[in-house]
Amino acid sequence: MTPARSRRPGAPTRTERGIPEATVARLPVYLRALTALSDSGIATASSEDLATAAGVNSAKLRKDLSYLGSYGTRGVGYDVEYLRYQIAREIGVTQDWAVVIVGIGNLGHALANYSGFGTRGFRIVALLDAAPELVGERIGDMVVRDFAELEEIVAADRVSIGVITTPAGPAQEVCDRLVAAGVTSILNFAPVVLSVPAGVDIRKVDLSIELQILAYHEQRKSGEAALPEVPELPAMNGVVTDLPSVGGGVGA
Amino acid sequence: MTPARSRRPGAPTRTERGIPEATVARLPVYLRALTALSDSGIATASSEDLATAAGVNSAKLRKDLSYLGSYGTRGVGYDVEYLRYQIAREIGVTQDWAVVIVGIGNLGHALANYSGFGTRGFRIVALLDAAPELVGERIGDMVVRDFAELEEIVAADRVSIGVITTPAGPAQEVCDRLVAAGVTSILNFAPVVLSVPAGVDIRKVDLSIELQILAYHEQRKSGEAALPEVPELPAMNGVVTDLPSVGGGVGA
DNA sequence: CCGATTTTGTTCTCACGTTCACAAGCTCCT
DNA sequence: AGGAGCTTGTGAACGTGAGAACAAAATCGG
Repeated sequence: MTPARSRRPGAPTRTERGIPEATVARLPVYLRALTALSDSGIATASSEDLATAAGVNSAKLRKDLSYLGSYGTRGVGYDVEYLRYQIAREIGVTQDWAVVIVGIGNLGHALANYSGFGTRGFRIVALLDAAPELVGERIGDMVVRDFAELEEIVAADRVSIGVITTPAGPAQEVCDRLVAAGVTSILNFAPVVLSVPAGVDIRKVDLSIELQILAYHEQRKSGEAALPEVPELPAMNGVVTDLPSVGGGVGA
Repeated sequence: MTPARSRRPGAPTRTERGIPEATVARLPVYLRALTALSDSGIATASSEDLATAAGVNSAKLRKDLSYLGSYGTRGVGYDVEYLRYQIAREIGVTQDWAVVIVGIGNLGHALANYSGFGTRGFRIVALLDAAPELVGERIGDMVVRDFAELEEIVAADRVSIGVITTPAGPAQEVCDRLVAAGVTSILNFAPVVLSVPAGVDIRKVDLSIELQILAYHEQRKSGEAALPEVPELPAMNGVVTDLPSVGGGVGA
């Protein structure tokens, strides 16, 4: 066996300007840290300073930044404004991205009022819901529009990012409509696994899952003596029979 | 050079009952998929069925489940109810966890109304805010209480999980108060890096960061021509000879 | 009872991510 | 000018995760 490998074992596969996914996920954190430093009037920061502000260790931060290029100065550190611009450009937030939010329930309301969007390269161009009683409602300086207008809005405003804040039930259908209308990136808050065609990016935010991960670790902490080994095959009746389906709560 | 490695390279180091973090993060997804199957009246499911429902591949699912024990039957599959209980027990959601939410703005409102909590092993015992004009407000069947009552509530209800939905400014102070009061797991929605002592778990949910990650990939997509997508093409290393490296820069 | 069939549990290998450690490079001081 | 002192950028070791592949059980039909 052992087919001849033509590549060296530890090669990081950094083809051209391909930035590792783990690094991409941290760039926005660095961007925020840099903005905070800038607001404090700090003009230069070392990798140690930045790493502390971003909550990572300095070696990781330096390696992450090295994928973008050599923007620091040895013996000195990084120019805060310059690095901030370079990261913003790499992420793509130097331009504005049009966003639609679908599902104006509690969470949709909260996002519509979230001021962090407009100031960071994202512009909410429409709030959509299929419920007639919601259409027309004013939220901030926007008005809820009918979901049927989706295609028209996406085409007119060149929307490429959609946010789904509906309940689980209609989420897949909404997703399909978004994709068909031309949206190629989706942020999903509905507690359901969405399927999308290749070429469409999807990210999921799930409050319930986050809490469950915390619970797992919490259980570990409280009493190592917990987790009694369970017999092979008990009746398995009863116990958690009350969990209703995944539907629930967030949307209209 | 090249000192001989005396240890085997791929040793998984599965000591005791330590479940890999990546697996822990997927268990809640499996739990939800199992609940959905159960609600559909399906009593038995193969790893293939489950994997499809959970949006992962079957090999990964089987490996994940193998960390919990051998709960399947070869040639048959998994008993949905039994496996669901085992996962719920492993995560710790067969018991109830008391949760406090601090910061009753738009997002705090949304979470307070989120029905997904109560039905999944989590019980919101208090909504807290420091603003006098919010204290006393009714949300669902709860009333907003003063943040000053935190310590009393945590002690009385044995609260171990806290959710922070304040703005960035007061988040660290709120966090410190939570930890001092005895909370050992924190879910943070504020756009800031919180520091906590060892022994306290913290998870972060950040809408702005998720959007920025999408924007990065979106920027990549629009730079290339439409990919001639073929179902089986895992390679990402396409030729990307675009983007002039660093343009001008910010003459800071 | 035996073989065919199905599906799990596990092993093996490769890819990805993190951390260490240090040479390269910059500034400042003498 | 030249060395001392920092700090970046990166090569290499190490650890974790993913996926293919297969042997080990379990059922079913004859």
